[in-house]
Amino acid sequence: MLKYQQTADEIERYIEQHELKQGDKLPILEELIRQFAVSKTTMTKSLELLERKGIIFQVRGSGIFVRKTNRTGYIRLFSTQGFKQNLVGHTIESTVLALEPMSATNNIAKNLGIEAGETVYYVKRIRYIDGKILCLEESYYRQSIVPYLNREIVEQSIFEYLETALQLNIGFSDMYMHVGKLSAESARHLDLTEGDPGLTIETVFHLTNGRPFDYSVITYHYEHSHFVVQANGLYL
Amino acid sequence: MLKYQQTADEIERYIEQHELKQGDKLPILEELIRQFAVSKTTMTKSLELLERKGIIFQVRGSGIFVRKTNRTGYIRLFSTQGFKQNLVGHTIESTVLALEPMSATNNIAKNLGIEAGETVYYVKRIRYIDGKILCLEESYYRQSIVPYLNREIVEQSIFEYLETALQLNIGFSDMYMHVGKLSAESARHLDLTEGDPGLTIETVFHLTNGRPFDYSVITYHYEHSHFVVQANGLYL
DNA sequence: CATTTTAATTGTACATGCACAATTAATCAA
DNA sequence: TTGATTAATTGTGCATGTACAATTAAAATG
Repeated sequence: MLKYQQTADEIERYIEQHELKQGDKLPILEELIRQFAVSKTTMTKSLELLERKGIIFQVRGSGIFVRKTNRTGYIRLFSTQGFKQNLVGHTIESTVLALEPMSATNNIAKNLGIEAGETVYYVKRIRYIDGKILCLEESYYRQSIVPYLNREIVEQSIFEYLETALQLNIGFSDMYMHVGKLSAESARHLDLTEGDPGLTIETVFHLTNGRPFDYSVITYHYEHSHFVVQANGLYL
Repeated sequence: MLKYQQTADEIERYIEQHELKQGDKLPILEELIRQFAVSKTTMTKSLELLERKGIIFQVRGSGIFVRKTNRTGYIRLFSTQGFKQNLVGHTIESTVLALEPMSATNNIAKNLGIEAGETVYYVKRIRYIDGKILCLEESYYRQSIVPYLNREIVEQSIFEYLETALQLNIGFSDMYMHVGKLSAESARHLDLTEGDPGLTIETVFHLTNGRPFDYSVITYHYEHSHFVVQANGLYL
């Protein structure tokens, strides 16, 4: 593990152990450098990481402060950490509705930047959070990159399998969001009524080398999904 | 303007001028350093910025590549740039429905981390994108931080006014999203029907020094709002 | 005592340098 | 020609150092 990640984790633990609240001040940069025995570069990178995670904010000339949201029960949409760390205290379960190889349609091919007809793994799941229906997910994995999937893997975390077992390095993703009315089929799976609201997020996942390997379409249950995003630069 | 931001802009222009496409390779780091005549640190920071903006991705041992989304007409939800740069080619207009000082309710106070009863500016607007209704916005600005607002300012970009005229430094924000059914009143403003889907985003904006100054509740028109997010670390 | 000015504090920008990891290209072996 | 090994390429991690900007606290001023 990299030193600056390690250090960031340690600082995070420091915040927990000292029970620091929103707005509380951390030791000054120099002191942190001494305390954690790293160089300025490393400490700066650690702090930058924590800032992107929404855990601290830095004010030049003033200090480094703890940042916390005052709401609980919200799912982090774009966390630097994954689904799991994200949802400590929550139980995620999945029911597999489909798992089979198929030939990529035009739409799938376009999103994955491949030729139509190439083989992809089709995975359809319902995901539950604390026993309640969270979302309906349909994913398409390029078989040339993800050669094998089985029911056991798909019932757990697919991405964990990809990272640990297949040693794939997941890089970045493009997400497209819109809100609409549920189709009869989606509504049935989500235990809702046709025409009810639904948030749909289409995501194209890429490896660190830029190759797209997964196109997924997720429709969230509007009553059970509340999201939080901690943004840093501007926004809308 | 900072050197690394300047350099990032120049590289962005370089990409445009050379008409580089998704996946195209940029000159190698050393070459970029020579070409733009900056140090390695600066160039690295510039590239990191561009990476966070979703404009490039870097692959160790391989090179630096252009990253582009293949969809148009989507609004960037969390861009490092603001609303304006974000929406080049689009026209944003606003109709002001309300603009008045008021006493903070419990909910507003809680979100802004202030005492109930403190004076806030209440702004209610409908915002249009290319002539179509985009969203209904209700914002509450702390008067102690934003002492003055008028109709002219509010019809344009409030944030631009805050940054340029008031010299406020906008830092980070916490956004809470959920999907629901429109109330009769919201539906009326959005020219939709009660019970139609709506994406609601509550945002608490902070200055760089960590002080919250604006709590806003925006409900988007589900037919006219499609969002794109370019994420980097993990996600869900 | 209120206000301005100055000084101390504290994080950020930028430069240089060394070591190293991941990828890719070149070489070699069979 | 294929597959393995080696070497070259290329970005990242980490350390050190100087200068500086924003904030805050202290001192000076009226």
